[in-house]
Amino acid sequence: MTVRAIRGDETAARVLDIAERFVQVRGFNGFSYADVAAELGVTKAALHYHFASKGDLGAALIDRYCARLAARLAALDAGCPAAVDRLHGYVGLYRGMLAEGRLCLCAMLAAEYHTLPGPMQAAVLRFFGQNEAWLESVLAGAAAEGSITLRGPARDAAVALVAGLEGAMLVARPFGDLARFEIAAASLVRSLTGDAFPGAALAGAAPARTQRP
Amino acid sequence: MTVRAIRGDETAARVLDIAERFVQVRGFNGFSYADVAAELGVTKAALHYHFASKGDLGAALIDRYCARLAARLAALDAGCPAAVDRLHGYVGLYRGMLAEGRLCLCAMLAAEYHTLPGPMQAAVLRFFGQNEAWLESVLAGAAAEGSITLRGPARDAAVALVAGLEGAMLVARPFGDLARFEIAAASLVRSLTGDAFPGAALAGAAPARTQRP
DNA sequence: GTCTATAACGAGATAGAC
DNA sequence: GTCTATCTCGTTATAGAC
Repeated sequence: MTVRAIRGDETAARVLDIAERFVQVRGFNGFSYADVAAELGVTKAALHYHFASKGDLGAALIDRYCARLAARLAALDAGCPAAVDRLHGYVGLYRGMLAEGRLCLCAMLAAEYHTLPGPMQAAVLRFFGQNEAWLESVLAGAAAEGSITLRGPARDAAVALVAGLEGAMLVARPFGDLARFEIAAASLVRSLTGDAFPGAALAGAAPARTQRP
Repeated sequence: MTVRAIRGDETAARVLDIAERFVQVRGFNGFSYADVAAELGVTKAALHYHFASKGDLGAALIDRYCARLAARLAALDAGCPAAVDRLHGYVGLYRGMLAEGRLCLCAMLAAEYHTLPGPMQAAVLRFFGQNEAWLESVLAGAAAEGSITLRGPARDAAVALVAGLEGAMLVARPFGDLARFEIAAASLVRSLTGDAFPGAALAGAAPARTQRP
């Protein structure tokens, strides 16, 4: 459980890249050091140099994942003047992962939560808190600008949206069907914006919004 | 991979009970025959008699889970005259599992999907189809009786609801906080019924509906 | 920083006695 | 139907050479 990692090391970063994909696709209990070593072309022992235990590797995985999320949320803050566009950009983050056949790292770890070492469990909870805190302020901002309608506390809407998006990925992925995600995500966003269903003949045309992963 | 199980066997049923809880709490890759054998007080070899391989055990687990679901949905059909009450009853099925610290069996297996043997994968997909088909007709019925408003196809609303509820359980469980589930579930149902947020001072008082696990 | 070698253990699964 | 005994393999992890 020694922490020898996280430093200006390029090999460690490649280990994290590979392990991250394994966790998002197969789960933390669904891959081994041998899998990572084979793909990286090194031995298992070499991996143990960078991450003494699998728990250390997992914790580093979550830390990096949270840091990357923070950067992406900051990019949305900087690039989207309207709060509602930040909201759509946020949905796009999830869509992009699913398009690669990946679950959200922490959604996977949430499923396996009770088998994880303590430090990983704590980090998973922090991840969701980080998401909800950011979303809460975005939703409050969107409500203030009049682009969405909140029927309760912004925090509650944030909690519901995170849960809904994670669930949409979870269920859509086995079907290999991105459209399933879109249906659920559109429904979630629509419950805030009140937009008509895309293509439905119920209300006026909704403004087409661009959104990329 | 021989199928020697599923018969009027009481031991097999106890094996399934124990294994089911392990899967819902720790995941299919998070427990072993040894775990089940220890809790049942038998040897691993005895388990292999009832379920030749772990994949056989897993497939039997899903089959029984789907059968039990069908019975519960039928009970809702029989016990709830109003479609909207069947909807609330359905939400209660999820709440009850989470209250026991369990994830939906097939939500867990959806996360681990890419590590599962083929027969289990197919069974997982059937489970979600079964849920969505039942919900679709309930939602269509509720729309017809005027207790909910659909902004698109009933099938889409069903897909979104299943995904949302599974996600609500997934995220709420690590926090050990049933209230997190309630927040997300209430938001999902509210997006159909249009009810005001409970206790919010935004619209007229919403009718208090009783809902039990 | 990466290697070989191996320890120490647990996994899923099988054979054959009772 | 359940047992003992065993097999084989994969797992995490460590020791020590290079």
